[in-house]
Amino acid sequence: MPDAGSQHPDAYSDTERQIFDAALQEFARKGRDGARMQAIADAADINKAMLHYYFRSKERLYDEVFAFSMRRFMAAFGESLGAAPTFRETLRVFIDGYVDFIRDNRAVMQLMVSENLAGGSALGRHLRRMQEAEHALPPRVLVERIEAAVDAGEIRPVDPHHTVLSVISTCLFFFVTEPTVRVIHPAARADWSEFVDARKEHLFDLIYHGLARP
Amino acid sequence: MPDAGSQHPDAYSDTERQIFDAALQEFARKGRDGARMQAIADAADINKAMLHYYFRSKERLYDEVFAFSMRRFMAAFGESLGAAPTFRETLRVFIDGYVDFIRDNRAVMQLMVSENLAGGSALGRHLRRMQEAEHALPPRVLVERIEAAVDAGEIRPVDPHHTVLSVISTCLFFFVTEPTVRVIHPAARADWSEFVDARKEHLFDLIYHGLARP
DNA sequence: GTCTATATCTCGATAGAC
DNA sequence: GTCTATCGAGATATAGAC
Repeated sequence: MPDAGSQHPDAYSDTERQIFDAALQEFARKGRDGARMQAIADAADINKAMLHYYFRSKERLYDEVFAFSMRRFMAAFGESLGAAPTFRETLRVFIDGYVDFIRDNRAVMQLMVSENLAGGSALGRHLRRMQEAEHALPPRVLVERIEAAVDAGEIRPVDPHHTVLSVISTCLFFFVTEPTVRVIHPAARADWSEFVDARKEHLFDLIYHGLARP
Repeated sequence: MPDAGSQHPDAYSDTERQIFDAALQEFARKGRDGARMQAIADAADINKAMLHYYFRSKERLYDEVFAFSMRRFMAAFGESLGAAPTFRETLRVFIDGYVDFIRDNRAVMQLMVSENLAGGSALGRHLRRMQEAEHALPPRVLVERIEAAVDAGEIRPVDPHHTVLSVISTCLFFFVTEPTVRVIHPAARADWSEFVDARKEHLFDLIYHGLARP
């Protein structure tokens, strides 16, 4: 049984879930300090007093939202990795799954980015705790798949750590800068969801050819 | 001669420059609303009254910092594109120049990202104004180089817009998430600047192979 | 659990002496 | 131009009736 300080929102009441969702959006957009409790209360359709009744303080609310979002974000990484026979298939499945997760949970990723902009002190604490508990972070699994593919001669000899970082970059960055992409890219403005699907195809094509043996 | 509302910080006094630099760092880290005038004053080594003496209000200060940063950010894109004879060289020079610019101006990029997280209303306004004034944004130039390389048969037939977005993603994202990268990636923690150089090599290798004809 | 009213504090901004 | 002191708005947080 998890301790009280790190419960999954599944254990929340309806009201708590409403607050949590509203807080996630607000913190993701405005950051830890820029977020306003009034804005969260409005979005959750309750008043400010109720916020404090359920979550005591802004700091506790942020900690709760951040800790859960971080676990979700890391878990999604592992969940996007299926058990495909070839590396080609592994890459395909990972890009599809990971991009889909971000499309459905954009605020979670925004919150991670926001923490990085602010210096990542809370982030570093959580990451190190996860490293100690599990001896490695989820990206490690993709690193190992790449190493295996290199050893098997399926792809060129590339640095697996740099490669994983590049895959993550291309899967996430266009969500981070969605407002800019919408202005610059006509197709994105016309139909975002269709654009995301097209992007999955492009990313797989670009990265697979980037790794494949000539 | 530029109008008074959009001057380059080169026209600033020493004090104004100190304030500008401090404000850029603070806005980049905490965002428009999360930033604190007191923190900016402290970093600029002056008191709050002087801030308002020079920049009237937080809003005006932000507008000044944002408008200048955006122009710089866009200009860097064009400046990173040399006049190399082959696409291979073009890509090499661009990645080097663009990554170097971000390494030296991380806060500028952070501010752009921060605006995107917040919804990008100021960003959209500026982008559209630039589009109207020059009929196209700087990324357009790289798009054209890719189109030309495709037509010349130098690279595979790829979507140039998606490709440019992927190049930008890989060049910027690891700076955005620098605190995370430093925790996860041992080489980055040991020597960041060396890591950045290694990353330039990796990116060129990955993307060039991703585009090259088999 | 929910709401109104209010306490307390922080922040942006200004007044006014120098 | 620079600084101290302070105002007033707006933010977090709480008290207390229901």
